Amino acid sequence: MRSRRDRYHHGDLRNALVAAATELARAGGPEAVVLREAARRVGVSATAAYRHFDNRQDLLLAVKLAAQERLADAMAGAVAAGAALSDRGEEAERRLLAMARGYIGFALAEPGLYRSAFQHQDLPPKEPGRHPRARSYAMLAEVLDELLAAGRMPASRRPYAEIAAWSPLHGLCLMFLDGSLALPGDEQRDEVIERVLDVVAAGLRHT
Amino acid sequence: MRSRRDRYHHGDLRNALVAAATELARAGGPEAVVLREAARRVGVSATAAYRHFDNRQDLLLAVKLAAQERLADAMAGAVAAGAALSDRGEEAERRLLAMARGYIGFALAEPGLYRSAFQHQDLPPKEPGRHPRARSYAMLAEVLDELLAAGRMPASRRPYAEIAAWSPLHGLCLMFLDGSLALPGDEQRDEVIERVLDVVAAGLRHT
DNA sequence: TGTACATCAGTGAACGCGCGTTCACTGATGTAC
DNA sequence: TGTACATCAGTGAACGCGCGTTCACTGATGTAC
Repeated sequence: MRSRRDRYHHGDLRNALVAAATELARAGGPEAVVLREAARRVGVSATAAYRHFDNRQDLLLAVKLAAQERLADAMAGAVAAGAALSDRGEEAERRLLAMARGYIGFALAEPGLYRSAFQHQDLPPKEPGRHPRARSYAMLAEVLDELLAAGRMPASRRPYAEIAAWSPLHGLCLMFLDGSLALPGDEQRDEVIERVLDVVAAGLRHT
Repeated sequence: MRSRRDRYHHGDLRNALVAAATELARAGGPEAVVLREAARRVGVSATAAYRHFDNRQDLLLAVKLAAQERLADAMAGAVAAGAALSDRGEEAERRLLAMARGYIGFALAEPGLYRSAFQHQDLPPKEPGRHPRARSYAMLAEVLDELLAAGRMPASRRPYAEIAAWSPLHGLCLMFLDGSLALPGDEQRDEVIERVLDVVAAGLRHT
């Protein structure tokens, strides 16, 4: 591994650049992703990056996707951290809440990555396989299907329920991050989170 | 008015710069706000801007506040556009929905301004009077109080209900704008909006 | 197994860019007397 | 009513900045024969 790095041909430069750029995003958000700096950190000339990315925007897209992966990991991790419940409906609700908490926790713990994951892109997505949030979206869809199957959600609520359930979390996190919500103290913040989750859960349950 | 502009002393340069910068934001989002360009458009040297703003960030803050004002206008306009209902509870619900639709409509019609209104700011807000979203927040608070008073919302839902009601709209709009939601066609988009509003309304109503 | 050569993946110097910001300045304004 | 002068609100030239990106190039690799 060490010997590979020392060689003229890096061997895994694309991934190394994405990792370095992602670290920049982690520290300072998407604006902080500087192609030259990423190359510098990998110990490679800036030009070398152009072997693997069309331009800075393209690198930023890779960072976006990496950040989305980490977000999905946080959600999956939160689900896995709790014990499964025997009742099907209760288990579905537990998982939904765990995902939500994992999501919010990630946003608050890694604001730079979170903002990068939802960073505005002018370009239309070219490759369908790269579609944003595919994994976390699928996780959410599955749990909503379970909720429906267990009779904890009316069928009329199912269409676009992913988006209805997701939007409040996303909006809340961004309001925390952009300073729109000036909340002093953690316990007040936690209380807000609880209120928002309550409303979402009730909204999905009732018609 | 014309004569004032021609004079060496502009007379209202601060507002003129904010207007020009806001137009830039309207066209291209907050990133497109360029201090020199705003000065150029007003017909003044770039240096003159420093009489009225500490730096670019300060100008951007003014744009943010201006965008928030326009958003509040859109919400108020949507409320005023409909006829008041005689029943107190129904009227409160009508207003809540009108505000929500005004909000979403603004975000979709003016994405550049909308993004500017919620643009990430590193600086802590210095002047309390400048606090973000004060006006629209107050509008929302009033209508939620009405809902509670009319018995359309349980008291347990009232705390932080502004945030719970707002977050879904905010999240939804940003997902539309950042391309996370690839929705072909307007009618599909409208359907998503309806689903989200349904869930919010049900969530506020039930416990 | 050895060699020729196309291809791949890097280098390093250079450029233009347009920005934000500073500087020393000057023209206009309004107030004191 | 007129003048002196402090203050306010502009000017225009200049700078540094660090970036993204291009260019002509060279060293390493792997495949054909």
